[in-house]
Amino acid sequence: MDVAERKRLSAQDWAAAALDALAEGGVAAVAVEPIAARLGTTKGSFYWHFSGRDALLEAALLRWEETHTDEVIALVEAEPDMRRRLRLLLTVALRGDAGHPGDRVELALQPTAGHPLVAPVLARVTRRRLDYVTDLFTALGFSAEQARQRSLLAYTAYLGHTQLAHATPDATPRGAELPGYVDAVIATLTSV
Amino acid sequence: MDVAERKRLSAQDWAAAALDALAEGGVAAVAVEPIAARLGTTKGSFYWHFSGRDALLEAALLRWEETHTDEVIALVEAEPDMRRRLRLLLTVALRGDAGHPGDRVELALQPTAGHPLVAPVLARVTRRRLDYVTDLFTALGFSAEQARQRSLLAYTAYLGHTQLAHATPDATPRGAELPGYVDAVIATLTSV
DNA sequence: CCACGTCCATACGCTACCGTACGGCAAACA
DNA sequence: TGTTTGCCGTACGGTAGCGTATGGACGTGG
Repeated sequence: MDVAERKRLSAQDWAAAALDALAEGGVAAVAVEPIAARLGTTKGSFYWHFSGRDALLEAALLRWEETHTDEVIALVEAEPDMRRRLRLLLTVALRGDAGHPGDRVELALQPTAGHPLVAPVLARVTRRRLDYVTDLFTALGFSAEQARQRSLLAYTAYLGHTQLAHATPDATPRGAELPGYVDAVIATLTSV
Repeated sequence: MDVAERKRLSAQDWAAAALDALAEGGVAAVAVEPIAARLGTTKGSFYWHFSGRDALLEAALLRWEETHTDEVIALVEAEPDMRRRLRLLLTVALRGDAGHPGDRVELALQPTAGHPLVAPVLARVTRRRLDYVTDLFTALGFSAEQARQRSLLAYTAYLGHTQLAHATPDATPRGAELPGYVDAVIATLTSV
């Protein structure tokens, strides 16, 4: 891509490239030499900025945790009406992998969810998202248990939708079909 | 495990071991030498039964496709009442990773969903399951569009649930909580 | 202008895995 | 019992990635 770029690199550049690789090929793709090749540099640069491969993976994971969840929540918080906020959230969430490539990260982390570096990050992100959606259902007037159950259903549906959109895109509604599906999901999730 | 077993191996044995490895460590874990070590044999055996690593991966994938989807569908078909059949299906599906270790395979395939050997299998399995659940909702009296939307919601929720149960088990209802959650999900998914 | 610190390139050894070549053992068969 | 065939062990070369060592380029302050 940026072959013309011949300037020096920072640890941030490496972390960003690592996150890209993570999203595309999973934890195994966070490999020093291939990323170095893609950055147009060599391992010599990497081992100056990082202690080793694990440090790079950790940096990529933290970068993902900081950016993706907070970004979406902040975007949705701009909508004051709760019903419309839920609709906005689901629209963004179910838009599929087109929205942010970071959705793929979630999937890429699954096979190595038990990894000592991956597990805590995944747990924190999950807890944060799930709590947020639960609060949203509570604000819509549902009881604590109802809110918990429905938010769990909503969040698992989001996770599965991302998975499905990635694996077999034909099976998921896209483009013009999406608003209708979002409406149907909202109607089902908020039905008394 | 079966260190005492010193008999000869078949291609089936290799495929089964490969499927185990696939479920645990993803496509990358379908490696000849580690599996050989776990089987208490060597590569010499493997390259007699298979042409190469891709053939082993393919065999494992076909084994997964043949057994897992059909098994569950056959189990559920034994229940004649449609509502109870849905309940049985969801109970089996949401039971988490404890039920069949094959649930993990789904997740393990995600990072490499685009792999030429993985993609077609994944597409067939998805199509088959989704069609089955759609038929189920149709039999419950929903319109074609409603059945499609609700089955999609149900199936994505299943996928996400498996994902969640694997990544952060604390976030999903287990054991005594499960029946209540299944009831709530059914109530939501079948609400008019 | 020179010296020093920052950043990177190159070369090296190490490990894991793939695939091949080939020799050996053991059961089936004559 | 001898031989053939099916199955496996072992040894080898090749590749990819990790981590280290070391020298060089380049800017910056003295």
